[in-house]
Amino acid sequence: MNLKLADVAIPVPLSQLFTYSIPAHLESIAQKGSLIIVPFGKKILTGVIINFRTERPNVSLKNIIDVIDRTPTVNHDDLKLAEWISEYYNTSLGETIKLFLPAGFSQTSKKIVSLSDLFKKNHLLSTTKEKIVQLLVNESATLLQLRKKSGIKNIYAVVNELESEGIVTVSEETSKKPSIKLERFFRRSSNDSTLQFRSKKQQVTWSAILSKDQEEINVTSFLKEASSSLSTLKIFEQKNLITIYQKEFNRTTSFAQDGHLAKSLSIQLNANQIQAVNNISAALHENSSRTFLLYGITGSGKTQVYIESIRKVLEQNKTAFVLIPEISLTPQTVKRFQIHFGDQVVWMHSRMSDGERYDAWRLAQSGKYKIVIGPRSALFAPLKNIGLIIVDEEHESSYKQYDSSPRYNARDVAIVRASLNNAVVILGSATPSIESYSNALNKKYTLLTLPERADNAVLPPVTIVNMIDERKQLYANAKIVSKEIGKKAFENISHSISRLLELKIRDRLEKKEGVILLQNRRGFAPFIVCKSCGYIEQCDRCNVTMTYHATKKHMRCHYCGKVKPAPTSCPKCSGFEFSFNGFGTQRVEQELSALFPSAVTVRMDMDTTTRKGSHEKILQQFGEGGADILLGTQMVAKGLDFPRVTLVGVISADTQMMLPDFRSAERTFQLLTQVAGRAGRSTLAGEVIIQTSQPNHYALKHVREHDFVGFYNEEIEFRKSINYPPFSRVIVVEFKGRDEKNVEHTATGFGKHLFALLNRDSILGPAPAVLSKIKNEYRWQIIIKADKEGDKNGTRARNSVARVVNELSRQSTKSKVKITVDVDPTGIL
DNA sequence: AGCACGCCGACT
DNA sequence: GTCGGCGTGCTC
Repeated sequence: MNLKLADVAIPVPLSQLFTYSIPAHLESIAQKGSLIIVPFGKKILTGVIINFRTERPNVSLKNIIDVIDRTPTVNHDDLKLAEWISEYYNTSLGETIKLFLPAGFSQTSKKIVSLSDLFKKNHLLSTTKEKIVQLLVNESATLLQLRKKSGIKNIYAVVNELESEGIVTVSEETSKKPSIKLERFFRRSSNDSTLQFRSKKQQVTWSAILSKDQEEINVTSFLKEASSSLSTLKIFEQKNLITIYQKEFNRTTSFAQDGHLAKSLSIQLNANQIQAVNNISAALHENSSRTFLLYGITGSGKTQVYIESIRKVLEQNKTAFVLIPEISLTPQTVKRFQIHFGDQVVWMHSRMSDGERYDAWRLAQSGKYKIVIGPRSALFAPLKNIGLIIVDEEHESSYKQYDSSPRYNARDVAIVRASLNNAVVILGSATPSIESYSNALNKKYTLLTLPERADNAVLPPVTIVNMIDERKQLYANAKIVSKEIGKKAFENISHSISRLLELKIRDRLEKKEGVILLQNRRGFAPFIVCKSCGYIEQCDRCNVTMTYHATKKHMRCHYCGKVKPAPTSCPKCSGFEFSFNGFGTQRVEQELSALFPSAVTVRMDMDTTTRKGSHEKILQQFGEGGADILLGTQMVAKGLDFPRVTLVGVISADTQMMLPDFRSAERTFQLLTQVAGRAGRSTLAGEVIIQTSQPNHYALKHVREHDFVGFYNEEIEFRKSINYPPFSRVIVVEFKGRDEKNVEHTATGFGKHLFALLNRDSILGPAPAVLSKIKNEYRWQIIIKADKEGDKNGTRARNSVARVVNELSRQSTKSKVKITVDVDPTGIL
C-alpha cells in the first residue's frame, strides 16, 4: 500500500523531523503547515506538518491523532522563514516554529466548546454535527470529552465548521489545566535546619532551600541555581517539607483600547521627511523587497515617516509591522500609532495573557488588525499581505534573543521575512549599527537621512570632563587646605561629580529646569577593597566582584543575584578597614543629597523598578516636575521626552567603553548619543556634560561633535584591522558546566574537530570566556570569524560548527557540558 | 527538553 | 531484601 506519510516538526530540541502515518479520515484535511496532534514518546504534543512522503522510514510509525486547523496555521512563506531561521541559527525546526504559534497552542491546551446563544433548534445539520450539538445541549464540554463521547475522529474540523456557522463557541481554558505555559513554584512548610537526609544531594538541596529568603521560589530557576533535580523536590513535597504549586504567568494587560478616535490627522513634514516618505512609497509600489536605513538624528521625526509610510501601505490594502526594542516604554508608542490608525493597530507584548495573545493572533490572521506593534517576538504574528516592516532603533541589542533558542536577531529576520513577502523594510536609528550603515554604503540598503531636528531645535553642546585632572586638582586643593584643618581635608575626596557638573546642576536647580544623570551601574560601590592587603570581595559562584548595596547594607552579585553581608573584617588579613571603590547609582544619589540637600532626586535602576508600574511612576513624577534630578542606569537614556530637561550629565562614560568586546566603542557611542539627545528637546537650550578618565577616546570625540559618520569611519577601520563584523560574521560556541576540567576538555576537543574543517586563522580559542565563571558554571568559548570573502553567508562556518556539535553532543551531555551556538552574537563576553 | 527504565547504595 | 535516587538513552 502506498500510504501518504507526513514529516512533522515537534517542539523539542532535536534536529530531525518525525514521520507519522496519516489516517484515512484526516488525509484530505492534513496540509503542509497544518497544526496537528501527535503522540510523541509518552506525551501528546502539537506538531506541524513540514512535508509529505510515501517512502517509509525504518521505524514503526504512529498515527496522527488529529488536525487542529482547516487552513494551515503556518503558511508557505512562514514555513520557508522558519526553515531559514532554523538553519541559520542552528535550532531545530520544531523549536523555531514555536515562534509562529500563539502561546498555549504549542502544547495541547484545553478548549471548551459550548452551544452558542444564536443557535436555534430549526438548524438543519448533518448527522455528525447534530451529534455534537446534542452532546452540548445541557453542558459545555472540552474537545477531548467530545471526541470520546461522540466517537468522531476529526473533531477539530467539525467543531471548527460549527464555530464558523455560529452554532457553537470555542474558548480556551487557561486557568486550570497545566498547559506547560504555567510556571511551577514552591514554598517551604518547614524551616528546620537540623533535618538529616540520607542522600547528600537532598542535604545540599535542603540547605539551598533554607538559604532562600523569599516565600515563593521558582522551581526552574531554583533547580538550575542549586543544580538539583525535580525528583529531589518531589521527595521533599511527599515529606511535607515544601509545597509545589503552579501559577499562571499571564495576567491580562490593562491597556486603554480607546482606539476609535482614528482621525486622519495631517502631519506637517519637512523636506527631508517628505523625501524619505516618497522614496519608501515608490518602493512600496514596486512590489519587490527593499531595505531602507532611515538614519535620523534624535528628534528628527522618524516616527512621522513611519506613520506616513504605513498610511501608504494601508492604501495598498497591505499590512505592516512596527518593531520596537523595549516593552517598558511602549504604551506611549502604541498610543501614538493608535491616534492615526485606530483599532487597526494591535500591540503584542510578552506580558499578554494566553487568551489575549490568542485573540490578537487570530485577529491579525483574519485581517482585522493591519498593524502589529511589539518587541522582537511580534515579528512572527500571522499578518497576511505584508507590505512593510519597520524596525525602530535597529541597533538595539534587545532585538537579539540571546538566552534561549532560536538565538535570532529580529532585525535580520525581518529582512528575510520581507524578502519572502516582497515587502519593504525600514531600519530606523539615530545611531545605526556599524553593520547596517556599512550595508547602506555598499548599496545593499538604501540610505535615507534626516539631518535636522524637526522642531529646528539645535543639538546640545557637549563638554567632556577629564576626571583624572579633576582628581589631581582636588588632591592639590586638599593639600593646601590640610595645612589648616589637617588630614580631614583628604576625607571624602573621592567624588563622582566634577566641579563643573556640580556648578551646572546648581544652576538648573535655581532655574527649576530638569536634570538627567546617567550612571550605568547600579548599587553603591562596584567593589570593596581591604585597605591593608588589597583583598577584593568576590562572588564565590561567579568570578566577578560583588557590589556593595547601601540600601540593604549588603554585597550582591550582579550576575547570579547572590547576597551576603558586607564583611566586617578582611577574610585574608583580618584587617577591618575597607575602601569602597567605584560609583554606582546609590552612591551618586547619596552624593547628590549631600551636595544639594533641598533637591529631589529620583533613582531609576533595576533595584527601584522591579515592581510593576514603578518605572512609569518614577517617570511621571519627574515629568510633572515632582523631582529635580532623574538619576539612573541606561534606562534613563531611552526614548524619554521631557521638555523641561536642559542638562544631561554622564557620571562616567568609562564603564562600558573599557570592556574587552569588539562592540564596546559602538555601544558607548550609541548610549551617550542617545542620552545626550534627552537635553534641550524644546525651546530651552540644552547641554551635556560627560565625565571620563579616557577623554581622548574616539567614541567620546564623536559624541561631542554629534558626528555619527565620523565615528563610523574610525570604527570601521578598527573592525577591519581585527576582521570583525561587518568584515566577517561571528559565531560563538560556548561551553558551560560545573566541572572546570570537563568544560576545558570539551572545548579543546571541539576546537580540534573544528580546526580540521575551517581555516585556523578564523578561529579564536578555545579559551576561557571573559566572564569565566557564572552561577558556579565555568565558561569556555570558541569564536569563529567567518570571512565574508571566502565564506559568503557563513554557511561553511555554520555547517562545520553544526557538524561538530552533532559529533560531540553525546559525549558532552555525558560530561555535563552544555554547548550553545550563538550566530551573530551581540557581545562576546 | 521530558520522561521512563534500571542500576546501585542505604536502611527495616 | 526492598525502597528510592539519580544516571542514561530514546522519542516517528
